[in-house]
Amino acid sequence: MVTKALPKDQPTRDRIVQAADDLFYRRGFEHTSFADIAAAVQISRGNFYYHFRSKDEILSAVIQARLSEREEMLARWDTELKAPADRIRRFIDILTRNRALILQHGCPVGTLCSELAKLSHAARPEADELFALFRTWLRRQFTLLGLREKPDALAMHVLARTQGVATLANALRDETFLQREVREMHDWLDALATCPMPPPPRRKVH
Amino acid sequence: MVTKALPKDQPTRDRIVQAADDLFYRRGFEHTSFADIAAAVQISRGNFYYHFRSKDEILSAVIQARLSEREEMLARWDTELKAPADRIRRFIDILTRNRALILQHGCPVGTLCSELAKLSHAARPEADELFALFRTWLRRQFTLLGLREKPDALAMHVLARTQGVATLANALRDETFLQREVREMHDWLDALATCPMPPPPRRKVH
DNA sequence: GTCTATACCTGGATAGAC
DNA sequence: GTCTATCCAGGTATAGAC
Repeated sequence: MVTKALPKDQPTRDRIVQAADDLFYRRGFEHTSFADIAAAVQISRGNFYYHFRSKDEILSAVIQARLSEREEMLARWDTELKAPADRIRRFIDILTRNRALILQHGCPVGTLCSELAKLSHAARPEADELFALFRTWLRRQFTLLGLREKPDALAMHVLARTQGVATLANALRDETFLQREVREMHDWLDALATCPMPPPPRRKVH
Repeated sequence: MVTKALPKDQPTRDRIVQAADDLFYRRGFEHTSFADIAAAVQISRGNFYYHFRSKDEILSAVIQARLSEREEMLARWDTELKAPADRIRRFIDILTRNRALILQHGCPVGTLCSELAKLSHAARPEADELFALFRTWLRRQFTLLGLREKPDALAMHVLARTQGVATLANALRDETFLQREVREMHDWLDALATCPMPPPPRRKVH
């Protein structure tokens, strides 16, 4: 979710993964060719196969890199922020912090998962772990908040709303909308955290 | 959003558009080749170019077809359902009605717009009209509901939530989640329609 | 209107020199 | 570790017969 530099004094393998990560995000996996990555890393196309056996192997490495990057981020938040409500707020604020990229390219997690689903790609389950990672972390925060009855539903709700905002903000390139929705999610969370009771009466199913 | 048959007694051009529509949805635009469409329509690859000058032209035709199909659907709802709240409910229920397809392939509108954004494809603005169509229609319903202050924000909110649910339900193939979120959107709408007042106090920005 | 044949290109992947 | 040269599959698009 962060724009990266490409320091030349890094192992070539890592530079390939970084460049691929960035290009897969901006142009999509399938639409990115070896020629594109090679140009970004400034190596020859043939050189790839010293580091990876196939394009799919690069994809795998990219997903793993994204996973560990997100894990570190969440761990950092856990130490920096003590109140679970603050941590959830920080999660929601990803939308604001990365709004420039999101407006241009959408959510890196959501768009990758959608693309791999259409491609029926073998790495799909790996990519879905990115969602699972956030889901588990959010669930823990809601549990800590005292909402023990349905922390998972709340986690999924937050994931879905942020996904929707990212998709729509990207399609319509509407930053105002993005900011407004972030505010509303904050309000929603405030109401939830202030009064840790199960929200308004649920209609019966049918 | 509806699975279509491929009646042989239809003009070939229309059959191409239908088959392409379906394949673009299930596999994505870029990942679908002429060979795939040709197999579905049972014509030869060369024959395409009698009906369309390029793949992009097929895409354009597919988007136009989707646009008019959705327009008709909304017009139908307008005559069938008199209460604007019922119309909005029907919109939300697209998720339930098409859940099988959505779980497998996501939202046809959202996934197409995301893909075209990554491809920097010329047809992107055309595809975005699909969102604009729903947005305008929803805005009108919210206005009719008596929520004249921010009908557009509400329309966008509904669009975003349905998008998010579709994306996440697709990634995690979670039908229970989809159904639960639909129920919560119904509850949300009920609260809104019952008390047509601007919702709870908004926090100040900063 | 539909077909076959084919041109042309791009993209992933391999071989082997340095 | 990196390069050049090359192969091959698959994709879009064209030409021209039927």
